[in-house]
Amino acid sequence: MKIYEELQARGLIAQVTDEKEIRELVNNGKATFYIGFDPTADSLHVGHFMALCLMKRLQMAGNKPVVLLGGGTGMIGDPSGRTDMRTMMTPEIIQHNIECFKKQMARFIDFGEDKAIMVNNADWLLELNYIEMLREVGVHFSVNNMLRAECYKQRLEKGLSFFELNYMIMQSYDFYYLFKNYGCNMQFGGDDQWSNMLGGTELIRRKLGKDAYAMTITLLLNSEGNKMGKTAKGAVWLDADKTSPFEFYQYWRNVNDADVLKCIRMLTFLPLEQINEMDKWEGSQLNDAKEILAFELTKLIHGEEEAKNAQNASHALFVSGTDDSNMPSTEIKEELLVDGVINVLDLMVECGITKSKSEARRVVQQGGVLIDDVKVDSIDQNITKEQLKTGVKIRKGKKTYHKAFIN
RNA sequence: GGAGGAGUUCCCGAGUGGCCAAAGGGGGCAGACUGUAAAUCUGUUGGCAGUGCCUUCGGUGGUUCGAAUCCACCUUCCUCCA
Repeated sequence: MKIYEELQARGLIAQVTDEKEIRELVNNGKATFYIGFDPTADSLHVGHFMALCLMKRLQMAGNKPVVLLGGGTGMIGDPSGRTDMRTMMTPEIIQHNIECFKKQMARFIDFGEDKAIMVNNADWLLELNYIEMLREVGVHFSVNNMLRAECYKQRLEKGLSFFELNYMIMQSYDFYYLFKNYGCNMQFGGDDQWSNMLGGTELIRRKLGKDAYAMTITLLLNSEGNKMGKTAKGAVWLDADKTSPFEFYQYWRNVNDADVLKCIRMLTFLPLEQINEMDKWEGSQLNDAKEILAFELTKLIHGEEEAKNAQNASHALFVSGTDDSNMPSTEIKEELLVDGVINVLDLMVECGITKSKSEARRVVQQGGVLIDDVKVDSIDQNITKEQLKTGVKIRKGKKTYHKAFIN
């Protein structure tokens, strides 16, 4: 099975401009393709990860990836599929985010000798001359067409500024620029990028009379139709400081039954034969599939050792309930103790398990807090210094564990 | 530039002088049931204390014994006209 067929089998391909040509180029390692990453935060997240995986797969098949960092487009912000305008970022933040992206990407993509290129569109976008740009590029865009794009639909109801409308033109210009200067003949991206990408192929055709191709990656949606990789607290980050390997592991460990196999197929590098076997699993057996998913992904992002740690911690907590070596922990300062003790509620707030004492009180009253596996039945309960010296295991609900200790 | 409408708690959204820490829904959290899943049911969802206080309805002032609610100015957004 060749790479294009494999991508298809994994369900990664959403839309393509010319299937025959793309298959031909990709399968024979003749593609130089780019994917753009706008520096919207100081860490990559799961959505980026999919794109990076795709890059890696294609790179392994002999194609040449171009990573495009959006130092210029980030100054605008892509309005596609959004209900509100993004907050404008200062150039300093953009630069900082780019640096963070670079570090994380180097883990996945081999940038060695002519194997991959990294560019920043700030290098050409920032020095564009407005009038020249309008005359050279602007003439080729029909506002009527742009507004018809599906991705602007929501924005046409709530308002879309001229500023943001230009994003599509910038992205199209990027493709044109890379085509001309780097021989980049293909662009990949999330499915929400489809219109922007078509803008690029169209521009290349009009200006140079040549064909370039675009392909989008299926958005990773759960069975309810929501984007995956988001929690109530925000995105699931790849940066260990923003989402710890344990949290990352747990996120995937807890995906819906209906979504496990899809995730394994789309996100992991496990061979398809093995995945097809797992497809037959049902009921509680899916729990094993979830473990595999969680382990494989944690391994890809944080390395094998961290993945093992996360898995051990998870087993310890949910299966045997003994080992607490990888539990998040907080050191309690001795000044916080009054008469050698600290109140449970204060302790929980101190550890960040709850946001306020009121919240802590509620959870305790609802019977959701255990200290060293013993249910706390009074909000007046105190923890002694002696207990803290050996370390206290606090459990809130089923999934939040925390260790508090004193030195 | 002109005319109208809107801004409420994490989100959506009710509330047009006291009964408002503010309906309802979503989401979150906890409990039951389970497989660390889903669905379902129950409780809870500003803060600090414990039956009272403090802060909150875009912002700043004002009217009033009392303001999310009335008035003035400012601000942001939306719709229509140019």
